[in-house]
Amino acid sequence: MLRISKLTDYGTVLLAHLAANREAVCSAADVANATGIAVPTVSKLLKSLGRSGLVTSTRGANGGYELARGPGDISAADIIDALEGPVSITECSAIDSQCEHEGVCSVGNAWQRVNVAIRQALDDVSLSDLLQTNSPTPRFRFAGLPITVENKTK
Amino acid sequence: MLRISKLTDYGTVLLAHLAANREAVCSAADVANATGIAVPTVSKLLKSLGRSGLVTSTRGANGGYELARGPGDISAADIIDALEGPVSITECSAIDSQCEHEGVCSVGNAWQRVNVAIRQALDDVSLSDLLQTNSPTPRFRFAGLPITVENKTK
DNA sequence: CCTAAATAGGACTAAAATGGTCCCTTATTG
DNA sequence: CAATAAGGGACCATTTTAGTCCTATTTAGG
Repeated sequence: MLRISKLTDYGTVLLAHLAANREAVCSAADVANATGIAVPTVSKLLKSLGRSGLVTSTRGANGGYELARGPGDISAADIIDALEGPVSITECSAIDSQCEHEGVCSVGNAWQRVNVAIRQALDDVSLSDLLQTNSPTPRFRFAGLPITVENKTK
Repeated sequence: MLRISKLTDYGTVLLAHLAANREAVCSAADVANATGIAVPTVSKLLKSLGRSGLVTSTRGANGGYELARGPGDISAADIIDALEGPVSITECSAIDSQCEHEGVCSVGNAWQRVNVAIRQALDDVSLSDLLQTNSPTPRFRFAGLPITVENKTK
């Protein structure tokens, strides 16, 4: 619930690998090998990250990917923006949408406040933060964004 | 991206209606009529909200739904919890999951910090907050939780 | 120059989540 | 006992998500 997608999750892992190997240029195959994620998936993700400017790429033999800027300058918000895009915004909050329930809807834009707060939380966590807290809790290995881990039966 | 589902959105509208009519017991049909949302959908949502304890119900003729507690005591987090449940948490962050990438994953649990921050943001907004800010920006009628309205081409 | 190694871009498919409807049961009122 | 409502699911259509694959382009190096 209110979670990031699996691909975004993977994306973070890829970026983490690049961050840990800033000296070298890593090919998609390298990264796939190091992270255990399938090559086509890694490739697809790195392409997206490239388009969004989080990584730079060099084509041709010996080519590969590098972090475009320091891990401290890449926020969780950047990653989510890059991989999930502004695709499916609820109709009503999109700029030109005319909501069919207009006349009767009594919920205003206080959600916007929530948005800002969440946005800030995401801006405040950088890729370096994500790297530092490595192995304290062995079970929680992979990134995930459950709003709450468990609090309801179903 | 990082949005709440349409149904959760609707749920908020339903709760808003109940909050605005606390004197009366509202049937699902009433609420549907007032909000413009289809009856079966309203019914389904109110049932869920009932199971989660956000509304109380009375069966039989003249029955219906009421807010279980004051609008100030129902937070955005409550609503999301009620309607989206803890269903699809990323494997790695679920309690018993053993992540297949364990050995190589270098992303720790810093996401947890993000979670807490988001959680707080959601706890801080109550249903009454959602009600108060009614019609300042006529376009943004319906609730929605876009993390950012627009910031990327695709 | 020619070949191999890489990325770029996008088409395509399978699986899962979401949104929405409907039906049958149970409870309550008058 | 008839009408009104909620309770609990089953069910289906559509959309999203995850993942694979194919073809084109770019570059290094012998």
